[in-house]
Amino acid sequence: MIPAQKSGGDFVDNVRREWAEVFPDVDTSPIEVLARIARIASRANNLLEVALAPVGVSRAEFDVLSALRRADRPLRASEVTSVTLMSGASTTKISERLVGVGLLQRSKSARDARVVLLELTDAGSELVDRVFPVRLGKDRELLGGLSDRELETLAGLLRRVALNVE
Amino acid sequence: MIPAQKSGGDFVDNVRREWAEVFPDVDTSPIEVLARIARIASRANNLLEVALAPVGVSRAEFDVLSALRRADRPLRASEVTSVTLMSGASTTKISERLVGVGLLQRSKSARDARVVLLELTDAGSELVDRVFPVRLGKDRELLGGLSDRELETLAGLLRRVALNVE
DNA sequence: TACAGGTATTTCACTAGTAAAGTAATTGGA
DNA sequence: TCCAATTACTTTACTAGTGAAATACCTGTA
Repeated sequence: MIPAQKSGGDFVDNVRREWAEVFPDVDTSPIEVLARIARIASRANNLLEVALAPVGVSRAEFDVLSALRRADRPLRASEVTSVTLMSGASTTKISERLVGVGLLQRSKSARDARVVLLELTDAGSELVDRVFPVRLGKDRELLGGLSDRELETLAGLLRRVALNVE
Repeated sequence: MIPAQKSGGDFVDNVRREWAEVFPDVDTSPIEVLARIARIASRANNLLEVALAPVGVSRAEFDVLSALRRADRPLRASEVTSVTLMSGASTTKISERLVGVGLLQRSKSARDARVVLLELTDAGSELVDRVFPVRLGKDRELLGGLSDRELETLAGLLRRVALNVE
């Protein structure tokens, strides 16, 4: 049986408490930040996947569509790869499916025949326009309870960590 | 609303700037937090996987070993499943491999023959004791540049978001 | 005691994602 | 002008992780 959770604490508080008993001399404070980030990211991904299921696209596919929508111009396959942080192989596979369901068009660049250009169809563009606000709404729910001031602080600190990892 | 930075910005600042041009009226500030969390989590996972490669265990396997080490007692397979946030199927598969490489022991509960108890071997315990501090060190690097005060603030805000998603 | 219904884990069949090899096109010297 | 090296993408072969079905066991009720 898992020891009862101390009230007001989250999963990570339990983890740290357990480590503190096993290794009293080790400072486990980085876990306080990074384990929570891992946990929140994983849960947010789940929720997004669930929200997208009825729309008929996966999270990864939606990422590709979003990248193209906000770029507002055709992107090279390699540009999509770099903004989505996926492998090139994934970009190929995903865009194949999106072409198949009519959300995406592929074409060869005229300048350089090695280059594949990806571009939303009208249906793809409309899908993002419809779903993006929904996604933002869900995101807002996850952040519920934090004031604007707190969100700004949080975003600023995360930016600095993000710059560290990039 | 959080202003996007012109210079010194991270990936997410670019994303928000692009969205602002396509949808000037939509408040995309939640992205500021959640996209960074996704990005940092993904990168931290990568780095951990790389750090663990020479040790011979995957990130998921190390999570299982860590859960057992800090619990400091045998855990049911289902307990491991719940603290690692993996599926039961994964717990089975991972513990099979860990038994194979001598880091883990499996046994049937005497009280309830349906229950499988997982317990570290001495080698498993030693592996965690050796690798855990290394992992913490890497985590600390990711958080480099933030003061103790800032880390505390960050952790506190993340705790509140974490409580929201659990 | 018998057994219906519940619980814990494993097995199975499948999907997502990847690294590395393969293909095709371009480029920068000699 | 060649053509070796490089670049952009695709294909292949593989792994990790999963949901759902299957298996084995337990428990409460009559």
